[in-house]
Amino acid sequence: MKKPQPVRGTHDLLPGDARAHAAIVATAQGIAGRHGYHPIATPIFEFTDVFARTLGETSDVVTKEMYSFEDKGGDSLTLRPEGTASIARAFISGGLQQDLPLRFFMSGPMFRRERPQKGRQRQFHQIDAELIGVATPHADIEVIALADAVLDALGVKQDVSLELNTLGDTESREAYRGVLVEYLRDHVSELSDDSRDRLERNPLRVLDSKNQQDKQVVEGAPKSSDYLTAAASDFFGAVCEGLNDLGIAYNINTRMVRGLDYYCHTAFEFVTARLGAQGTVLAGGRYDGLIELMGGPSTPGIGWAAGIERLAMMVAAPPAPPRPIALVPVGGAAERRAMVMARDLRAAGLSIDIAYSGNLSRRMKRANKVNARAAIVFGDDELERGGVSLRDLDSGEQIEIKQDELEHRLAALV
RNA sequence: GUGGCUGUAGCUCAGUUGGUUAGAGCACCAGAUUGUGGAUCUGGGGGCCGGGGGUUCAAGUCCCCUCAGCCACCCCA
Repeated sequence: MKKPQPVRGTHDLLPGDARAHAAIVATAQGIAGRHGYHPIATPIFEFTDVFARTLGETSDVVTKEMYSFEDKGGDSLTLRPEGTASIARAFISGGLQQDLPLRFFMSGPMFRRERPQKGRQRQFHQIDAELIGVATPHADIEVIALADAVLDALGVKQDVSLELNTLGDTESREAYRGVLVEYLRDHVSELSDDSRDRLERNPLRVLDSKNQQDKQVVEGAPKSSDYLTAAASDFFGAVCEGLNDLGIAYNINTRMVRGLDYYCHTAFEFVTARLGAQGTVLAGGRYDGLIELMGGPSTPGIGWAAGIERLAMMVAAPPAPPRPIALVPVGGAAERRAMVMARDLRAAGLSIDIAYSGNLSRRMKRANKVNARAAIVFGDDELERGGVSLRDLDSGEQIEIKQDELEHRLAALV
């Protein structure tokens, strides 16, 4: 029979990877908790509208990357491609507007049907933080500071840099978009095919094209910062000052734009050079219009998401599993006794490994293989005396102790 | 979706201009050691050479298709 394969772009988290992922989530959740961001979990699929209407009808995510299907009841459902729209929907569905401001932490799988590469799978995992209900720059500063703290706690801060930009308010965006499109149309013959397409669908995207020709055109393009309203400009200034106060370094990158329609004002990305073309490790921004767009009360929001697979590739070493204590019974009576002993020691908080087969030598080898801290060896001799042999597997020292001393002795070892 | 590179044991890889029964290291299993692990030695199990088709007396090797991974683009976390 042919070896079964996972679906393209998906992969199993085998124990080493699973541990690394869990550790990243646990670290992030701990930091988020200190900032007042507490867990929320939304369904993995939603009505297609939740994403189609909010991410932008022309965005790549909506037009070609969503896993959408018709439910047996006739509804169009979609596996979530990102978390923010789901959380906004949950906020509205749950009638949470009276509890503002709200801070949420979420983690879980997301789905986008892209061509797989390293750091880019069709099912991938994100951690996500959202702050809903704070309209002032405090929110932007807090959310970025949280991101910074999480990356620091994961030990990857020295490998990333923060790119910062403002998309302005609606008025600023409309004004800038107008002059940009006008400029680009004048230079359309110099643009790449991709950018001509972008010009129709999402003109701001031309700004961060990697094509050399496009870059030259962009050099001479009008700058978004010149078209900000006074209010939008002041808002961004306050965000920058707040980051300065916290000593968080950033580069203002006026060519950085967002792929999803609902963003406004502050946009930010933590990027790295260590992951090839998938340089974005954590990204987010403000989405003041999103909740109203979805039919909820006009409510500001800001948040970010980070790819766990990408973080995992940067985190130095996955944490080692705890070292167990190995039980090594000799003989049938001892084997039966081992099950009871294991339950009691586990109940006392110890990690216990038992090999169910093999002679003493084999079981000792297994103890070594699972990196046990110590082995408890016992057969008829010891049991008659009410004792066990306790062998320190690091030093090789072995002593016989009373069974009722075990818990105490082992606690001192691990 | 576009272009390119690569698929040989669980892992990392050899495999000559096409030529007997496809190899190594590590890992795994067992024995040397029937109450003592790591080291050593000995032996063993493991491969539709990614899959399918073609050329040939003969294909791991050449050609085509396909699947998957990787790299870049696109896009994005």
